[in-house]
Amino acid sequence: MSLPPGWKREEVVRQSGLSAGKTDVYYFTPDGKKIRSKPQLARILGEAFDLSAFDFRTGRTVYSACRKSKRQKGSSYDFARGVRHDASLVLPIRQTASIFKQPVTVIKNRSESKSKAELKHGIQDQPKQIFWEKRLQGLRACDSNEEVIPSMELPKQVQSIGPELTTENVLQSISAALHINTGPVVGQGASKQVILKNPSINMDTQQPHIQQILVSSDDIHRQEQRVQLARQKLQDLIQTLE
Amino acid sequence: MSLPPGWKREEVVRQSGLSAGKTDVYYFTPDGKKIRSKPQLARILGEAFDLSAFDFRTGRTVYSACRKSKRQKGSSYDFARGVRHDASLVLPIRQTASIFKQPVTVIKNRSESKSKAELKHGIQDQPKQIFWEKRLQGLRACDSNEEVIPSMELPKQVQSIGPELTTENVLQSISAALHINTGPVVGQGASKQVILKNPSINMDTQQPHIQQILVSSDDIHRQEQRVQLARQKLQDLIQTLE
DNA sequence: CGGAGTGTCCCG
DNA sequence: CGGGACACTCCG
Repeated sequence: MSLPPGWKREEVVRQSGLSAGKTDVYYFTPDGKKIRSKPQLARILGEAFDLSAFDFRTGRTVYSACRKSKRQKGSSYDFARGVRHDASLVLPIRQTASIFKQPVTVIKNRSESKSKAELKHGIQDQPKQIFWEKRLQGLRACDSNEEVIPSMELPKQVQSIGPELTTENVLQSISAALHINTGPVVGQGASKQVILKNPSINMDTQQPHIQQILVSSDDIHRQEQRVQLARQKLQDLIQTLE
Repeated sequence: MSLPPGWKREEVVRQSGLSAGKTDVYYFTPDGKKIRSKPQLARILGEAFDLSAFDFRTGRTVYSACRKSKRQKGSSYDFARGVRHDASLVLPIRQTASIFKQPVTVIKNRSESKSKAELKHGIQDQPKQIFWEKRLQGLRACDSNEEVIPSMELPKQVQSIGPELTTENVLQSISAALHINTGPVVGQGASKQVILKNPSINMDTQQPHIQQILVSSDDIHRQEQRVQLARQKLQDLIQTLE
């Protein structure tokens, strides 16, 4: 168990009195400020951090194991429960017992050179669950009036790879890849059968859960024409308005 | 999350009163008895079960995340802490977040027939950690006078396979295998190099962490002679005593 | 380290 | 479901 860089955790055993033997836990921020309680920690970290799963005493986060709220006064906690995690802008991460980085077994199935290359460009500090999008199934984005914002449709060529992924899941997968990847986003190289047989090994976790699409020069042409058509319409419209 | 066969878990929401909205959790034993609290559960299961990591409310066990004792009166809990787990007669099990069976990815590396056969005879309800014996390193058995009971020595032919296993580790591994296995205990079939390269795949978890030993008819002969010699000595001794 | 405040547990 | 008996948290 390690803390974010610069932070320290101290455990002090009480030496005497009625509570002898009990321990007090303190944290120290990178600039040396002493933190004595969870509320204090929350005040310092600000709203952006969700500490509901963080156990101040042990220094670890536990997902969905200890329920315990201590939400100031307004007992509206039950209402917001389960939403808070999804509300954060972080991708869902593996649900094991440590907040911090954990070693993961690398299984080599392919030629050595390939797996090394993958490792090199692909280091993420938060390992994703393989089909993390499924955790978002059933949730819809709303605008401020609580109207559900309709989702997009995908061209038929875009074929998903994975266990019953919805259109939204595929979109989530693609947009996350576009957001995170430094390299090109091209979809899965391996065949659907191979991937579904053993996703944890054969899935390329850097790529969205779609089959690679062949883009022909015809496709590019059609798209160019569409763009030109749209521009033309816009121009016409602007002229009519002036 | 599922319960052991025959057990049921029920969650009842309080409908009215000051505590409206709170829930009560009940368990039902296979014979239908209703369990209303953790102490009651402990009384029914008896000493052999270590419930210290079991969260009655959620029905899950969490290892080393929630500390919480509620140990009747004698507050000697701090003293016993950390010992309790090792003291139970259960093999160390994987330290992930559920007491009950979890799906595990099966990686097929060998011919299909072999891995199927392995699965068939090898189903354990508690998956062992691969080198679970290492958790016992540094612990020695004592007699009631707190004298350390000396360990055995192993014949040189018995070669361990694993990361720096002590003689005790090897003995633990062998005796656990003899205790648990229904079939013959023969040691690891794969070569030491192959196993150490990727233990989680190549280790036979049904077998102790030793290389397979070839027992020649010479060995058997020698052993027979040793037994006869011992019997002879015993007979002689008894005759001298009479 | 004490102790008020607050939460949970367990059983009637 | 209420409520006494804890246990833990947080701050002086």
